[in-house]
Amino acid sequence: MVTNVARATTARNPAAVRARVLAALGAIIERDGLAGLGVNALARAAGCDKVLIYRYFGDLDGVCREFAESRDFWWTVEELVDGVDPARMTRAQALQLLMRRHAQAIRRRPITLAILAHELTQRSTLVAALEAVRERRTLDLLAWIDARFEPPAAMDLPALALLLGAAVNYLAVRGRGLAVMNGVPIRSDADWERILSAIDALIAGALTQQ
Amino acid sequence: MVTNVARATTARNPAAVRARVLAALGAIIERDGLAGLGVNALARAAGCDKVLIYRYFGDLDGVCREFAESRDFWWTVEELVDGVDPARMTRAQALQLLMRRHAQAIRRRPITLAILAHELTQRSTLVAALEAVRERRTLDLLAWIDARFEPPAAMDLPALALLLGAAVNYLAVRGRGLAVMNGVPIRSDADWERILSAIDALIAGALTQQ
DNA sequence: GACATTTGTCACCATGCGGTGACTTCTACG
DNA sequence: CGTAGAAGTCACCGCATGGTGACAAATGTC
Repeated sequence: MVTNVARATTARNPAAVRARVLAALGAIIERDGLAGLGVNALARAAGCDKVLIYRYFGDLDGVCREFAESRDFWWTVEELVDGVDPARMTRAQALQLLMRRHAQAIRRRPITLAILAHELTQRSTLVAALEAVRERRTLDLLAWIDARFEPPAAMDLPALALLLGAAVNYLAVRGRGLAVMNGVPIRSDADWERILSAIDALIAGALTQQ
Repeated sequence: MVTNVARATTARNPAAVRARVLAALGAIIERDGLAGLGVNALARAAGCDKVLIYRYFGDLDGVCREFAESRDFWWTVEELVDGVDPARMTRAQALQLLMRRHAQAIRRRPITLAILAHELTQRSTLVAALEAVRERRTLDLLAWIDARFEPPAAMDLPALALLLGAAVNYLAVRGRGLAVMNGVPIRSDADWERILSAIDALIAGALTQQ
């Protein structure tokens, strides 16, 4: 009975394998998106046999569930409202700052952008996870604002937040693959300064008029 | 030499096969999007053998190219500006009407919505075709406005159009699979009336202030 | 009517996928 | 030690895909 010479000392370490699988999942999503994700590709990227994925996570969905719990796909209310002072800012100023922070927060999360793009096409575990946390945090944020800034403006505030949030999401996702849209550049930070200035003007116009 | 009894009279008609393939492509995109599109599924939906697709169109891409030429994925400037009268409308009123028509035009084109969703994820022949016609028409429209409405406002007009267009695209695509976003319903025509009213307010605020 | 061309059908190939069983090797515990 | 069970490896299955070759039947042309 000969021992297999070619077999390297296989650094037997289940925790490390689990960690490598989760890390590989993030890398694949960041590089290729959620479209072509599969067990074979994941195992290949993690440098382990796919049977280990089934043993440790049960399923590709299990990997995604655990991955979702280990990452923060969305901003928290505290993260966003840090330094927002109702005593020294108007409602419009607060909204402008929050919108800037929202854009910053999602633009620097490539995996979140990939999931945002994917959720327009198909449903999945990661999409559901992102949707849940986003909807909850957004409503929390709106409640935070309502509790601190007194007069409900004439403007339909939820609709305003929806529109601007939708625009920011769309442009952030789109900026990954397209540099110019409607003749306006949308990729670099300088491009975004122009976009955010336009948002500032929109907010100011909407909340001061009437 | 026996004749094949099971062989039905195979209504030999290449033009009809071509037409059925193109129609089936539209049906598949409308139902399942662009993600899982393939030659096998297309041939199955068209009720013909896939070898005919290769013979008549050379390629799946060939089908897409011909499909793109046979449909109008985007509004035309004439379609959008019909009845817009610079003598009797302010710039803000014109923009509000155009925005409404834009939303209406893309919301009633399910294939356009599917391509819009897909272009955030991957590039393809149909995505490129849509991008080309959209970018051209949008710039034409902006030029049309600039030529007819005199004073350039203080507002960054291209950025305004970009933001509102992005928001409408995003919400139109999203409304297919999600009924409520940020607590605001986004699916029915009544829901959209609320959204469009908010857009009206944004445009009015942005163009009348200062 | 004879023949070449086109139309349609069926068979096949290589490849990749998700998923599972069987086996060897290592480690922890008695 | 010795042994049970976990960790890791390899081979395989069924299935679907994109793509092609071979052949039968219908059609147009001389």
